[in-house]
Amino acid sequence: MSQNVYQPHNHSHCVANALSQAQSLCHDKGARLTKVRQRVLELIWQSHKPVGAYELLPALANDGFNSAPPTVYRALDFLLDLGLVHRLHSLNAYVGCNHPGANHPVCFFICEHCGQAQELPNDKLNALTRQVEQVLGVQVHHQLTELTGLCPSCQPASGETTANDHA
Amino acid sequence: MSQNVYQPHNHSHCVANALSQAQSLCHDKGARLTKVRQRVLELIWQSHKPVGAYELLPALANDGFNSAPPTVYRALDFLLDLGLVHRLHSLNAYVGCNHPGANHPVCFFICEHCGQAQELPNDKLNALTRQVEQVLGVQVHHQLTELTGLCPSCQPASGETTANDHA
DNA sequence: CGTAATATTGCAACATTATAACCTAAGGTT
DNA sequence: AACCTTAGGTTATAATGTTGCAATATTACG
Ligand SMILES: [Zn+2]
Ligand SMILES: [Zn+2]
Ligand SMILES: [Zn+2]
Ligand SMILES: [Zn+2]
Repeated sequence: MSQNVYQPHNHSHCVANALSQAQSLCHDKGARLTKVRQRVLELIWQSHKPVGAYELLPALANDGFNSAPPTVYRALDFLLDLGLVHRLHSLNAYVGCNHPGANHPVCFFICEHCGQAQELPNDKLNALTRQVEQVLGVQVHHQLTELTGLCPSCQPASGETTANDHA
Repeated sequence: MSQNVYQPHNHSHCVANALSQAQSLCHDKGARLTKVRQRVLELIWQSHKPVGAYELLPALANDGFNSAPPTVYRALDFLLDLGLVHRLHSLNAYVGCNHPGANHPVCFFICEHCGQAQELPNDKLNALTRQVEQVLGVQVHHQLTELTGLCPSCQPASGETTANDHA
């Protein structure tokens, strides 16, 4: 469940799993996973690198869909509402959620070299939120945590091997 | 030191303190706090509500400065580099830092009703970062944490008094 | 089925936020 | 003064996101 996108893995499983979860979630909530919406979700899941809204337009046009900004933004809003994707504010980009359904607090790590983003369930995050609520006497409704740095594969290696060569 | 912007306070102290710290910091680093830069800093510190770059332009024009986007963005870049202001990504807006100088990790709480933002030193934040580094084997270089919700004054009151009436 | 209500999409224009490029002005150094 | 470096003025443009309305598809209901 707690996968690590920086390690070699069968990414087609990620995609298949995401689509499957999206379909059942939409069915449960009576939401319609239309062709445009499903295609946008697929495009976002092509990698773990967050993708900008305008990057999706050419691909949609190529698939015969309309390719004006509102098309993709509406699809993104739909997917965001259902928690199927997240928006990374530090990048203005969108990435698939690997455990959709819950309106869960989100913590992302983003590699500043390869660009891949990993979502983490993090118990420290809830501790942080509770602390802020206590110290300030506030009610926290939403939260946004994005950490940036170098993933294992992109750190200057102690040895000389390139970490992904044998993948 | 650990002030709370949601409580009544003498805000002119905030402004005076910010300007004083900015001047000494610039002196120490050999940076020039020019008139435009200082004015932008003052404008940002007019309240604890983060301000958008384009909101600053009319005020600058009113003061006889040039008021084209590059002017304000250059000033903001300068202030950001020195750590005198922070950028809130969830708002695309800028707010003064109450303890500039260090390249410190930042945690903000933003009231979604009154818009005021409070910067918090938070020990849980470092714990979170260390945990992420350990779990993923990554190196964290930057971090971004923004919590949104209701501040004490903006929460639906149990009583009926408006919290700021007597301020 | 036929029709009305609702949800989705196509389309055009526009709004907001940020940057690039190029030149001039100001401040510091010798 | 001559020179160099930094800062600011100006114009244009890029990148990201929204609004409004008409057209179409889907669902709900008699
Ligand atoms: Zn994958
Ligand atoms: Zn990487
Ligand atoms: Zn204040
Ligand atoms: Zn408030």
